[in-house]
Amino acid sequence: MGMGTVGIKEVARLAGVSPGTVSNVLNHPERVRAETRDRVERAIGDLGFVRNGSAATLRAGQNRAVGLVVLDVGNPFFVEVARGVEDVASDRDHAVILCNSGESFDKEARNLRVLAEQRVRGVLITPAGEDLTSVEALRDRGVAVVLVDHSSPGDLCSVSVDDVAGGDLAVTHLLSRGAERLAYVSGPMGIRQCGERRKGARRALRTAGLPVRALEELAVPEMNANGGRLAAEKLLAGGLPDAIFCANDMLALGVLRALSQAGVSVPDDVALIGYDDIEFSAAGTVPLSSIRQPTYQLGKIATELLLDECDDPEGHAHQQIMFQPELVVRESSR
Amino acid sequence: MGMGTVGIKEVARLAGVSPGTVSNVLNHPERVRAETRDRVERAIGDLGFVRNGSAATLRAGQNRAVGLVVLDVGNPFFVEVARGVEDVASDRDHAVILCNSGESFDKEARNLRVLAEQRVRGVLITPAGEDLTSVEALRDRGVAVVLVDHSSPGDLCSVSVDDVAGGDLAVTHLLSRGAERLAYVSGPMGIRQCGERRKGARRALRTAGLPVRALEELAVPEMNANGGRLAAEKLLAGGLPDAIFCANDMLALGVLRALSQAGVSVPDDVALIGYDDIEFSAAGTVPLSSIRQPTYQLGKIATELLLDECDDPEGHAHQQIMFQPELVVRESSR
DNA sequence: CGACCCGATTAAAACGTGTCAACTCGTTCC
DNA sequence: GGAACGAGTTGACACGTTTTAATCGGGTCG
Repeated sequence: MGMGTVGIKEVARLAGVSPGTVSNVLNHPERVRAETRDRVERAIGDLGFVRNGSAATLRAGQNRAVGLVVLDVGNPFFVEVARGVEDVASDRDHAVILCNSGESFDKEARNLRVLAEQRVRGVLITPAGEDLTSVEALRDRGVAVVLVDHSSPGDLCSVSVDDVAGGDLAVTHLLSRGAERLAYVSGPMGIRQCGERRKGARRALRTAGLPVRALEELAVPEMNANGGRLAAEKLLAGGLPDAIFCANDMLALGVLRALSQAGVSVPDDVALIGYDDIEFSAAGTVPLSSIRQPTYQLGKIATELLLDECDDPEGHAHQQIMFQPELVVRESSR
Repeated sequence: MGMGTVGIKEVARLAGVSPGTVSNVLNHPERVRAETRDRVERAIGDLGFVRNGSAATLRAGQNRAVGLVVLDVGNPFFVEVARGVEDVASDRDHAVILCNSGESFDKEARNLRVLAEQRVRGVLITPAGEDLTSVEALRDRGVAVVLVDHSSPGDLCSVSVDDVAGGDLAVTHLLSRGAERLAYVSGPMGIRQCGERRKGARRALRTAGLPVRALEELAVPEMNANGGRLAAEKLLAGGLPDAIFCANDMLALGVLRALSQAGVSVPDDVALIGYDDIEFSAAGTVPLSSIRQPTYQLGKIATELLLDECDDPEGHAHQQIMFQPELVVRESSR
C-alpha cells in the first residue's frame, strides 16, 4: 500500500480488530457489537479512511450505481428526468452516473462501454435512434435496462409519455377556442416526437370532423427559436392561420417573437401553443400555453422499475408504462 | 450466457496466449506482435469481453476519471461549463463524473465522498459555500482540486469570472445610454455573485461621478421570474428609475413581464439589462441585453489546469485565473 | 562456435476489499 | 457436568486486472 493511502488493514490495526470486522462495520453494522463498532468508527475518523470503491466493486461483482444516458444534459426535459432518477437512486442507496450522448451513436456507444466497464447494476437510456442493438447487447450481458421516453419492442422495460395524446390535447384545445385554420410547426419528421405529435394533431381534427388539410405543416431543420422565426416568416408570407401548434416551446417562442415584431397579436389574431412547458414559457411577456409532461415521474418510475429488476432479475416481468401529458393554458391561447 | 462473466483469462485461453499478453493488447498495443494482437482482438470480439474497470482501477491505484461537482445541473451556466470539461477530458482520455450538489453542504459532502471512493484523479468543484474545509481535506488526501467560479485562497487552482467587472460593464452601459436614476435587482446579498456585481455597479457610478444613492437596491429572496415580478411591483409603486440592472436573466425576464403588463415600455420608458445571457434571453418579444460569461472556456481551462496538475503533481504551481465577462446589447437597452 | 542481445511472451505477485467457514467464549439446556 | 448453542470475531481466500522480472528463441557479433 502506498504511503499516502490508508486501507482497511491499518484501521483494523489501530482499532485492535481484524480487517474482517472493519469490513463488517462498513457493510453489516448490525453484526458487530456496539462497543467494537465505536472503536472502529473512531479509528476510521482518526485515520481519515475512505473505502476503496474499486476493490469493493471488484469483490462484489457489481457497482451500487446506475447509468443514465440522455440525449442532451442541457435540455430541461432531461434535467427534470435526472432529478427523478437521482432522488429514487439515492433513496435506495445507489449512485447515478450521468452520461450525455448528444444524439450521437458514437458517444452513446462509448458511454455504454464505460458503464459496462464500471459494472453498473443497470442503465436508463433514451436511445439516440431506433437501432437498439447495442442496448440489447448490454441487456444480454446481464445489465438491466429501462428505456426512457422511448417505447419498447416488448423485451425491455420502458417508460414514456404519450406524444399522440399530447398532440391531440393541443389541437383539441385550439379547436375548442374556435380555430378553423391551423398550422403545425415542428422539426424534421424523422424525429419520433414530431411525427407522433402530428399524428395526435390529425386525430383531433378527425374527431372534430375537419379535413386533414385544415392543418398546414411546416418542418424546420432546427427545433430552436431561430427555427420558429423561419416558420413564422413563411406563415406571414402565405396567409396566417387562426392557431399554431409548435412541437416544442423554443419553436413557439421564436414564432411568438416573429409575429409580435410583425404586429400580429397573440392571442387576439393568432392563438399559439407549445410543448414541454419549459420554465421560461410562463415568464415571457405573453405567457405561453403548453403541453406539460410528467418528467420527474418519468425518471422516478423508470428508476424504480430498474432497481426492482436488479433486485429480482428472475421474477421480473418487463413493463411498458405510458404516461399521459397535461394541457397548460396561458395567455397565448386564451 | 455463461454465468461466469468473461474475463481476460478466457480471452487468453481462446487466443492461445497468456493473460498478460491480453492486458498488453489493451494497454500497450505496441508491445505485442501484430499477428498476436489480431488473434487477441478477434477473441475479444467473439467473447464480447469488456474489461473490468474496477480491477484496473484497483491495480492502478487511480481511476482515469475526474469529478465535476456543480450547484445545479439545470442551470445553463453549469451545463455550458460541463461541456467544456467533457470535451477536454475526453480528448485526454478521461471520463467525467458529473455530480449535483443542489447548493447543499450535505449533498456536496456525499458527492465528494463518492468521488474519493472512486479514486478519481481530480475534482472540479463550485463549492456550495465559503467553507472549504472538505475541499481542502480532499486535496490533502492527494486528489487534485480546481475551484470553478470561485476564487481561491491561494493554495488551490481556481478559475472564475470577474463579477465586479460584469457589474461595472452593465451599469456603465446603462449610464452611457443617459440613465440617471438606476435600480439593482438581485437575490440575497449573501450570494457572492450578487454582492460582487453590486460592487461593480457602484464602481461604475463612482467612475461617472454619481453618488451611490443614484442606485436603488432591491434584494428578493428567489432569483427567478417571480422574484423579478416582486421587484418590479415595488419599483412601480415607488417611482420608476430610468434603467434597471438585474443580477440574473430570469429576474430580468420577470421584471420585463411585470413592466409590460403595467404598460411600461422597455426600452423606451425604462432600459433593462440582465446577467448570464441564457439562450432564452435573445428569444423573447423584447430581446434582453445581458452580460455574457465565457462559460465553456471556464470548464475547458479548469480541466486543463486539473489534468496538468495530475500529470505533474510536484512541478505544479497553483494558478488563479480570472476571465472577463462581455457586454451583449439587445433591444431592452437600445 | 559461444557469448550476447533483443523483441515477444509468460508466470507470478500484487492491488484492497467482502465473504464465509471456522473459531472463541460465555450461556442455556438436559 | 457436558453438550448444544449463539453472538462476535477471525483469517484466509477470491475477485480481474496490471506490472515486473524472468524466460524463450532467433539473430548478431566477436
